[in-house]
Amino acid sequence: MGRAPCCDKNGLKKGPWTPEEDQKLIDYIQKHGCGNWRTLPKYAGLQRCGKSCRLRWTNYLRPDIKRGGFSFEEEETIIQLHSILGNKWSAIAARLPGRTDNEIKNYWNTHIRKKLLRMGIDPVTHSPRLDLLDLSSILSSSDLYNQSQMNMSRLLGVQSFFNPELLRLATSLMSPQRENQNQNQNQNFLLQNVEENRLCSSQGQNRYQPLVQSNHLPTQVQEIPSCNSLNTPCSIPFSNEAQVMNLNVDQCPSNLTDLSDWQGNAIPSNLTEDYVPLMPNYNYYGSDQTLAPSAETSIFHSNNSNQSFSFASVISTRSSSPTPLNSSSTYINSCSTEDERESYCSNILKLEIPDILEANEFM
DNA sequence: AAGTCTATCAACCGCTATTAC
DNA sequence: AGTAATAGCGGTTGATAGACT
Repeated sequence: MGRAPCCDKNGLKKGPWTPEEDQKLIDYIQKHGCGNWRTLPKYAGLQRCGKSCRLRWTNYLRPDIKRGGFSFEEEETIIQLHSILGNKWSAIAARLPGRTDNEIKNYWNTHIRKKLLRMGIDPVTHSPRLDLLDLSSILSSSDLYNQSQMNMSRLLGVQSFFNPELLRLATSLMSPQRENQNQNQNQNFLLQNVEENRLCSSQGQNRYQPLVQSNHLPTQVQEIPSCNSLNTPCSIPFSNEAQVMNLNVDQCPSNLTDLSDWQGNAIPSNLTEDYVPLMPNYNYYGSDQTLAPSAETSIFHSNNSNQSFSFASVISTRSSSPTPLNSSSTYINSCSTEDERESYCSNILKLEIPDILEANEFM
């Protein structure tokens, strides 16, 4: 025999809370605390179920709730954490004092998600959207080809934002001079990444589908293990040069302000063998300060080989540091409104897609 | 001014893990 | 140990306000 039922659902009020109900709930919790949600409505004189009371309190009435718009730092923190945690809103909220999981979830769905889509970033994988890039079949069969190639080159100009390997592959796929063998291999590689993306997404956990950060196209596609947990991020086919390695953070290039050498010229040879390129830390805002994948953040595993992932290292980044989030932002403070922010972002990300492609259809 | 569309967000629903009995 | 309630979580809905035609 278990517990008695929490409440009689008949006759309980639903819908928006009135100020009187709010006051009753606040008064009761201030006096007695919120120990037992089951009995709370009865003693507080509310015709609500305990679950509704709990939700109202935790999402709205709690005194430490921070109201108002999200700061840039909060937004960036949400994006970073989401890229690691996926839709674990409560875990994300735990890193944002005063914000509730519901609020963050709503903000993600109504603002950030759309913004990332406009920027050509898949909000689920945080990678460039493959559906935008996989235009080769359309373009190569038309006289738009030359124009598209030019635009792909421009896309490649923003490779600090977008995964350079993916863009390179996309361009490669569009090249009429490519050798058949390379073509097949590249397509295999790309298709497997697409498939892996689907696989990860379909598992309901936002598992990263990182792409090899190397100038070398994969010459050998290795078997792809399934991705089944947060701690075992989707593996990917690696080139011979970019084997799975464990990157000791101390061994990272000291100067991360210019990653072109490090990122573009394969991985330093002095790295140990556990490196998994979890995800590039794309700089969504284009700030110089975050241009490079941070050695402190998510692309690196802990040096401790027993840990497949170090959350401590992730959440200790500057932008997600416990310092007050309402402190003045160092990123794009000059943009005070969301429109300004988006304008700023779109200036950074001038993706030129031929008008005839009706890019809106992909958005 | 009226009707329609769109964005927002509080609240609910359904599920799972945990806990009390 | 088994059962059922509770707490908490993520997904979804629907009321509302504001923008647009």
